[in-house]
Amino acid sequence: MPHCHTYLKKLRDHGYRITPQREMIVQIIAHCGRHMSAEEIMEKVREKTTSINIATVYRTLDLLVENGLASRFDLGNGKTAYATSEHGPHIHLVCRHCGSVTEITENDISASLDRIEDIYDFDCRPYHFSIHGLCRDCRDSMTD
Amino acid sequence: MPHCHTYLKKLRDHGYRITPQREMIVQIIAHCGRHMSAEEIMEKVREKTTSINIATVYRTLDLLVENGLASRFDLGNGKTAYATSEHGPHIHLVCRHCGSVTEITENDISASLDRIEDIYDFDCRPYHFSIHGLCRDCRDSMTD
DNA sequence: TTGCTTGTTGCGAAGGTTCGCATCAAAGGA
DNA sequence: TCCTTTGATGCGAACCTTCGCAACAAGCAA
Repeated sequence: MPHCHTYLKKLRDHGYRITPQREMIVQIIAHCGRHMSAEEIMEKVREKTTSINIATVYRTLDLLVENGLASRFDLGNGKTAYATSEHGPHIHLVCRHCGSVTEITENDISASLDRIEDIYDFDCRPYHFSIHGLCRDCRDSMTD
Repeated sequence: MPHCHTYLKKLRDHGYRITPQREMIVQIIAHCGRHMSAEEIMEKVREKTTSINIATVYRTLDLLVENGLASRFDLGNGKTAYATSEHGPHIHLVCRHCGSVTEITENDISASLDRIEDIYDFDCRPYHFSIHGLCRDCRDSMTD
């Protein structure tokens, strides 16, 4: 469920100004159920107005990430994607050899995150991160 | 302790050719006890020869990462750094608000990594990854 | 040692992201 | 409503990284 207003309210509460550009960007990434690149987001905004610039898109996305309203994904090969936090917390296992991505569930790592929150007083949630390593196929195919 | 020969041997064993450029790059990142940017590595190589190009540095670093001989770190603000695997496995807690970085130890997450290796047959080690979240100071200073 | 095959390099261009700065406009107060 | 303050935008330049391609050279076999 998209909550544009919640997002915008949070931004305002944090002292940021609500501009038409920010409204449109938030609307788009909140309604789109998947992750999107900055370029894609700009094109969507362009369908509504010409008054948008790629630098503004990046700046707004940074803002959302900084405030925990969106997450940034490094898709490898130099691409980055963004999604609202509603996309749900998860972890990607990325094979450093073939680039394959496996999504794992919260349960698999929940205990460790609890531990990190306790010991370091660091708020990990909601989280999105990648663990790089070797998938079974690549490990098997390497003589090492 | 640097093991240039071990690294080069591994590359050769994997079917890659050993060129002067690759030798020098491996030597530099193996002997330097910290992480370095591609630009820094190129400057170091330049002290020995002019026959080096930034694209080659990037390609060699990709190769090392792909084969588990080095790790890539996203330092935020668009910078990337590299270090050999000897730099040791670790995890960074990166505050998405102030950018502060806390390094945590293997113990804190070891159990979860074991679990991931068991269930998904995915080789996480040696590992370097970042968990983004909110440090205590930033959490306290946010009204939310 | 010589020649061949094919992976590697350097170069320039292109792609993606960030930055600096002048202009603009959101938000709040008078 | 109008004015003021100051954060946000658009633009162009700069920066970092990747890509395509022609020339080069590592490694192997003879």
